[in-house]
Amino acid sequence: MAEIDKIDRKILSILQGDGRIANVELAERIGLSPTSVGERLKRLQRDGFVEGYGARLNPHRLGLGLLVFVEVLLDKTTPDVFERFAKAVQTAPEVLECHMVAGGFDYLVKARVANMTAYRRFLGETLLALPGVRETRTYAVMEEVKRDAPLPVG
Amino acid sequence: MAEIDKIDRKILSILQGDGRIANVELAERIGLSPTSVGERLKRLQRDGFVEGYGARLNPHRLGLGLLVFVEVLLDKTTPDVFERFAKAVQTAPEVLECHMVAGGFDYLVKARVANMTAYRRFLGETLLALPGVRETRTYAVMEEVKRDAPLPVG
DNA sequence: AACTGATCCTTATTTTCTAAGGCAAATCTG
DNA sequence: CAGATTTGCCTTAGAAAATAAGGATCAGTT
Repeated sequence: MAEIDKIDRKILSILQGDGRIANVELAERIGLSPTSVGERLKRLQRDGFVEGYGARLNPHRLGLGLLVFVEVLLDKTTPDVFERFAKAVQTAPEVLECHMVAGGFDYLVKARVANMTAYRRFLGETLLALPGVRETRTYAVMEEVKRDAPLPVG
Repeated sequence: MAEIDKIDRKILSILQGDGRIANVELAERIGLSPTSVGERLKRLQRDGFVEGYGARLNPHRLGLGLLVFVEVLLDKTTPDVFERFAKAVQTAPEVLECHMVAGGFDYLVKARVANMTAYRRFLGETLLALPGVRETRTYAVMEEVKRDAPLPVG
């Protein structure tokens, strides 16, 4: 059920780079018939290797020019801080990722906003408004050296 | 050329969530004919709003169970450190993202590896092997609270 | 008032997907 | 070890979707 061979990996790799490739062309590149590739892909989806497909949008083109990372420290004396913080983060559209980390702080938040003005608003009205947030450290991204690389499949 | 109306945003939003939706169904959801939606989409791609499509793979299913963030400080006395670091990062498959940030350190690296053993190897053989790397701070992710949320388009 | 460009439509052709059925090799089982 | 089952692949045919062509309408412009 969780077996995955070299052909499967190749399918995943190609699909990760071009999620809209026609099954016919994918089959050509793999060296199998379209039907076989289709069956493999169906299995890969059923078994949870492929979670979905999405268009990759250009954030700058959409007016989201500023990428920031925020380290968040919570006040552990407040009850339910973690649950409440996690829930609030889900509903904030600016937050693209949020991870609980081991180390000097509690959460690492990745967010995209239009500019510094928008960020100040987001920080004040969303992040700092949450109860239990003790401290935040903001790191504004000056240059995106590597962005959303594909997972190493092969 | 860079105009984008409400319909365009809806197209982008739907496509971001389901990049493989049939144009026919997309058109139904939008309320236009398939041809019109196709033309809009073509324009959105030509103008750089859509950069591509990709399958969303499950990293855990692929044996990449550990997500880490690494803060990297460079030794600015070494020449070309920034260029060399940036280039090395591109070729490392473990590195999913790398950003130059303003603040207490120089680069923030997001990487996925199988486990702590693999991470130690990556840290020693890839990151610390680079000339000019003065200090690194590793933050292992314990829980992924929010993962790869769609960009706020609407 | 005529032109231009943008946006949308319908229609017809080509391409792709999908489901059905079959073959052969590998694997399981008594 | 022989028979049965499963697995993975194939071809084929009908259904669905993408694409290209041609035309109508409307807003802004000369």
